[in-house]
Amino acid sequence: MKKNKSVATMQDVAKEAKVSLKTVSRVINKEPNVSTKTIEKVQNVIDAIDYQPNSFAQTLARGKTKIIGLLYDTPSPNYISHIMEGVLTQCYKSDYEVIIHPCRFNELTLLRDVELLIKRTRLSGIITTPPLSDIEDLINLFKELNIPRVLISPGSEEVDEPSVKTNDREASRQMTNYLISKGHRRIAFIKGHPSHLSVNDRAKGFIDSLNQANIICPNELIESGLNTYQSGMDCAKRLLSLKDIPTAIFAANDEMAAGVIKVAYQNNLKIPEDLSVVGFDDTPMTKMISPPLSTIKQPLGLMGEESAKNLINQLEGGSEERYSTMNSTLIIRDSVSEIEP
Amino acid sequence: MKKNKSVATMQDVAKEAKVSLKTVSRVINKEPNVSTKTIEKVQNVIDAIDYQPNSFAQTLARGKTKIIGLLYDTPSPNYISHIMEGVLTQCYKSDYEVIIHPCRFNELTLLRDVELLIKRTRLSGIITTPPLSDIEDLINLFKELNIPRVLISPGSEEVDEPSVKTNDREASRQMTNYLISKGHRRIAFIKGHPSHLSVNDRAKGFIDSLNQANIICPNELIESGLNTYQSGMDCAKRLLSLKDIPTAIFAANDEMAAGVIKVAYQNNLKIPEDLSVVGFDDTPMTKMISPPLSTIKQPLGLMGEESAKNLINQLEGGSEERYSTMNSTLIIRDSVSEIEP
DNA sequence: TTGTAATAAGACAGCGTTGTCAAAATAGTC
DNA sequence: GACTATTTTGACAACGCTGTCTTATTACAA
Repeated sequence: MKKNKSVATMQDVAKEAKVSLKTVSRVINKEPNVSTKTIEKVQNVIDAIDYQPNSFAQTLARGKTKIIGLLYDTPSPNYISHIMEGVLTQCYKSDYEVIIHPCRFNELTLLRDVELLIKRTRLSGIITTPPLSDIEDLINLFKELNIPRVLISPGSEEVDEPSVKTNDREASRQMTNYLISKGHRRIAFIKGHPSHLSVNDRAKGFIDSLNQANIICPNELIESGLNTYQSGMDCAKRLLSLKDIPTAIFAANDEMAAGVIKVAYQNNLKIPEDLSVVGFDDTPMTKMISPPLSTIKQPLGLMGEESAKNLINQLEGGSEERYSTMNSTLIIRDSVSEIEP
Repeated sequence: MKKNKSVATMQDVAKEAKVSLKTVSRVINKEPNVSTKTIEKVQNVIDAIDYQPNSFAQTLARGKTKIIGLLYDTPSPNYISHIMEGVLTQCYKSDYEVIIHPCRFNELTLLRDVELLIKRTRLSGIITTPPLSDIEDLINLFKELNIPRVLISPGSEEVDEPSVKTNDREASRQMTNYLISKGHRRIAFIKGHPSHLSVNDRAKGFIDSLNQANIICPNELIESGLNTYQSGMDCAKRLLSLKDIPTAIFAANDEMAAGVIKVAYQNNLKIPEDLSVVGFDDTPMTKMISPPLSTIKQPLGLMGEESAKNLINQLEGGSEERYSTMNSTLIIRDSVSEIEP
């Protein structure tokens, strides 16, 4: 029985265009040394029969894949879906596939799991999101396997790895400056989860600003949360039971800021009149809570695109800069009031 | 120059185990008719050299892929990331890859775009999320290409396609019953985006309940939104400027419910004392707004798993049921008050 | 034992591309 | 027009696996 083909193959194109397989291959891959006449002839046939190269055969023959892995570990849906969107957009343009892989930060099997993923799917490059970007063992695994990678928002200030960062420290500083400009002097900060290093950079900007303004921040005003709504509430309870409560609270993410607002209301404080609150991330809910929360927005989609661009550039032997920093911006809404200091 | 192999191949295993290529293949694919002794021998070698089959070679030889496409169109980050999580989990177990593909509902190129995706990547099956699950042309394309598929939450009640639905109508009915049981009689409903058919099923459950309780719902109490916060506000403004305002508002999603709450506060109404509000979806923000919103939760992760299970079952020639309905559940928080009717 | 059926293992030809190297066609030079 | 140099094209063997068909081995009965 003759084969019952459903999709066109290179054979079909070659036969139809009366050229060799290799020539079709050349046209498809835009290799040099093909006469324009031939290119046109072949391209016409390709268009006519709607031929699409079989990427599996290509991969097998080439000996390397065009697949990028995006590793993440339970970040907020908002975060991952925007990063993903950016990565997909860029990869689509450059004709790469993306494999999204959820990891479990704490699992002992993380390393083995990732190693298997890489071997099994023959990933040609990897993008990591926090907190994975800070796991040294993981980075070392990549090094051992010699696999190109881009880390999104690694925490450590001087990683020697290709990475895409945001100027969160600076943005934090600006936000704090803003609070100070509104007359606030007694400002509390709620730090994020200790293993989310990048979130902790945000505290540094806060300190920077206070130092610059010669404001001393007593230890009691620095709380440490876990990035969750509940932990924000817990921290707020402690802060609001101080004998001298702060006039403003800066939480390292929006969830915790929402927790602060909740507790403030429970304590019959009005926001922003009695207490100013700001967050970080510009999650969608910040617009919907009352009052709308002033916060800081990372360009998540662009960060995803940039990571993919960076990685593909590495893979294709380009020589562009391997480190990039993108700008987070202040989003001012209604959760801060002006007070006389 | 001899080849500079980095990963083990089936050759290596065969040579080491002193068996033929085919036998190794049999062991890997758990084919019958291999003696336990041989299996063990081969498996030991596989483990020893950490051999992983090359999926591209497999795919090429088999003539079909083990890849599932997940199509979506800008749903909420929360929705897509949970569905995705479920799909990934299931596919990982069954050794399938997933390609996530964002679509643009309105683009003229949607059909061509999807067709190219399918041809290019040789997808063996597809999962769609709303509102894509309702695009007839798209479904027809799948039929033409004869590609197995599962639709998540298609709107039409009797689709003849494999699908995973939720009993949203019933859940809506229960929620409305709940409002009635709390003494509410003048209840408004805000419908969702007209092209999101499944969201509109939610209105039906509302009507069911009212009918059952012999409550007549005047047209003025049925508003039509666009699933967004802003549209929720717009609808609420109209509802709250009626001469006889409702005592409760049921919005077809949480964003719109949040908009209602916002406007209620602007109108100096207390929630739930002066106005009860409920939503749908149990997005994370429902816990963080004030008051915490009563809502309905779909088992998104499970829906994702179920879709993948369903699709893989089709692909592997299983004979399980191709339609499944999963239970959405009421989440009661603090946004509804008891009133005397 | 011998013969037969069932079971286990192997040989080999694809799958649809690309890389290598050789051959053919064209252009350029004197 | 003869001879190179250059550009363009093609033949053919991989790539690493699976499907088909054959052969070898074992089990079982007479």
